[in-house]
Amino acid sequence: MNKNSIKQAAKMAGVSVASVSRALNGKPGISDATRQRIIETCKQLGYQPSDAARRLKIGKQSHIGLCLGVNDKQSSHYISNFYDKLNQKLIDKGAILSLYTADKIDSLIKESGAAVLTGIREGDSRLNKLRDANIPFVAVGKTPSGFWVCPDDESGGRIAAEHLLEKDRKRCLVIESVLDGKGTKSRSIGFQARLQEAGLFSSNLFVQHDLAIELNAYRKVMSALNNEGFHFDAAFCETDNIAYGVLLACQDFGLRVPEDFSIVGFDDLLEGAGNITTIKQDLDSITNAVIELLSEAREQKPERNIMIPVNLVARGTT
Amino acid sequence: MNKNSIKQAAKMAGVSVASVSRALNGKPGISDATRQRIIETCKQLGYQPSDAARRLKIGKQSHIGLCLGVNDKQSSHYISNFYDKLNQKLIDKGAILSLYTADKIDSLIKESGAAVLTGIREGDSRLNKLRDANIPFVAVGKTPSGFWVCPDDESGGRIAAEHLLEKDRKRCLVIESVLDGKGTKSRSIGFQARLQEAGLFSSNLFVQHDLAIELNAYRKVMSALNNEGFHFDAAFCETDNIAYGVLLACQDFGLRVPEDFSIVGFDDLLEGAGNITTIKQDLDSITNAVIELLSEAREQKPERNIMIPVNLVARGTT
DNA sequence: TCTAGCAACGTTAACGATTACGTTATTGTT
DNA sequence: AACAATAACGTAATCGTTAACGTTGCTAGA
Repeated sequence: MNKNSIKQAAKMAGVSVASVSRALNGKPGISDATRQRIIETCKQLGYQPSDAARRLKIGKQSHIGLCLGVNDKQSSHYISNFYDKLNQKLIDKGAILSLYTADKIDSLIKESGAAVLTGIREGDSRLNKLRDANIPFVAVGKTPSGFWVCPDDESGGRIAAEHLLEKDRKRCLVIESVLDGKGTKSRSIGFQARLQEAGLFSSNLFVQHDLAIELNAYRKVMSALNNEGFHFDAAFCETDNIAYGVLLACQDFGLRVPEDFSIVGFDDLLEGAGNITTIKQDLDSITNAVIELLSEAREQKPERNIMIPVNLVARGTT
Repeated sequence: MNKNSIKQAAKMAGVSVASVSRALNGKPGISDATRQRIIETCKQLGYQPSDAARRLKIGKQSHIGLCLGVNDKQSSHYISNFYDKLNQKLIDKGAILSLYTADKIDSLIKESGAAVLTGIREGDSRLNKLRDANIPFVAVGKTPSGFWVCPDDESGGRIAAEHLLEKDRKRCLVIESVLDGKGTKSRSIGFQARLQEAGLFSSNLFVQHDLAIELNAYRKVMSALNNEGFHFDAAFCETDNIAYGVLLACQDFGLRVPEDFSIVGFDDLLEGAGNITTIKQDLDSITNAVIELLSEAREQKPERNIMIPVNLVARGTT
């Protein structure tokens, strides 16, 4: 018998294991006096219940692994917000979320009963590994088969374009981040498709997505502004982080936003910073959908996928 | 009996539960033929073993919660690297790490058997909550009592100063991030203490640590450079992120680094970016120390703490 | 006074895996 | 042919909880 089992605690307090359980979990059926006494002896003993045993008994599924794509950084706002939201909702359901980078997929498989993937790429080896290991999972982003949920990036791009057209903008800069997944790329695709329909054309600017994408965007735009030939009146940015850098560059340069120049971002997760017009990805809907599909995947239900609509949040930069 | 129990799988395959366990875990004592057959039926059934039960039987401690301080963002390089390292080492030990923000401390207490805290502040309510709940924990950063490990920030600052003195720098800029914990503050304190001993004085610059600290640092330094009175020949930055912004500002301004201007960062976790001289915090040592103290805390051993030495990594910016 | 009702406990059967220990059947050795 | 050795399985105890179900003693109402 383990030193730190409930039995030890019970023996020490001179009660039964059931009473210890009742006392510790705040359940009825025990007097306040003994409850206090039990809690006290447990502290003294340094006893801490085994959550493995508890989980086993309770019957709750426990570990869910969140596996990031190779280009997803835990340090991105998007990922950390996503993790947070998902974690909170899973905790409420009695599960626990753990984070793994793409190269740790084998650890995830050993440790988890289900998985959520981000940053799917073509021929992503993680998919087959999970299938071989028979672990149910849902992907965030489109996959050829299996369960997935995906924000409607392309529509988001079109919505942004529509908005800028309404504002009568004629010459748009599209600022893309390289090294990102396909998801953000299709934002630009949607944007430019809509522009083209309107007979307008646009120009692309690429910023490196290593560390400090905001800074990269700032410098890129600043140097463009300093260029003689600058003649744009709006920018569509693939993420809010980029938009933030662009906004500051404009301000520092002396361009009036939104009078002279409009900026639209994407994601809506830079709270309170810059008051930027953006296309909102509702993380609540996304995480809810993920959780819903996750349980369907567990129950071997037929494969399904959910497209999450996005919407415009007009603010101070347009 | 749960639909997805090992019993079901055993019945389906026409073998005993022991055989299923052997087959799935690659243990000897079973023929290759039946092993394959069992694995096949398990897949078909969609059976996945309960890790709670496994953990209970194996006797491994399971959940450890990493609780970030109110000012720690998961999105910081430091935190994400720290999480990653710690997670990997704990996985090797059969434990699982989960992430919680400071306000989710109650969830952590419910779910975890032990905790690691970052971003401790004076009168941090998390400490008492954990003590009340009788959950062993170790803090990263000094606390009045209990187990803690802390990088020697102040010495790091002194080392940086020493290094710049050797390079014959006379007028140093100290770039601090506001809203950060005490830890980084003591870096500057150490740095300036050493400068003062050498009879030199320094000037402080403060950058907001919201989103995009690199960009903030860049703009702050750029505007300082554009100022007539700029007469500094070195900068000590509280983090590498700041140093990165400073470096780019210098480069964009046309200042030669390190000929005209030296830059020292802190942390050493911006791999490959900028080739910046820095004070290295050895995350390996830190995480090892955390894990060591964690098990001591579990075993109710006497409280102890570990100071982690830091060291200079001279690179291209000095 | 008797007993129904309830509070305050104790007993014990699960939860789903692992593994030590039996039990067979098969092979090889003499 | 007899027997030991081994491979291939099954049986059942066990991990530390929880909770359904007993048991006890006491109070209150008739």
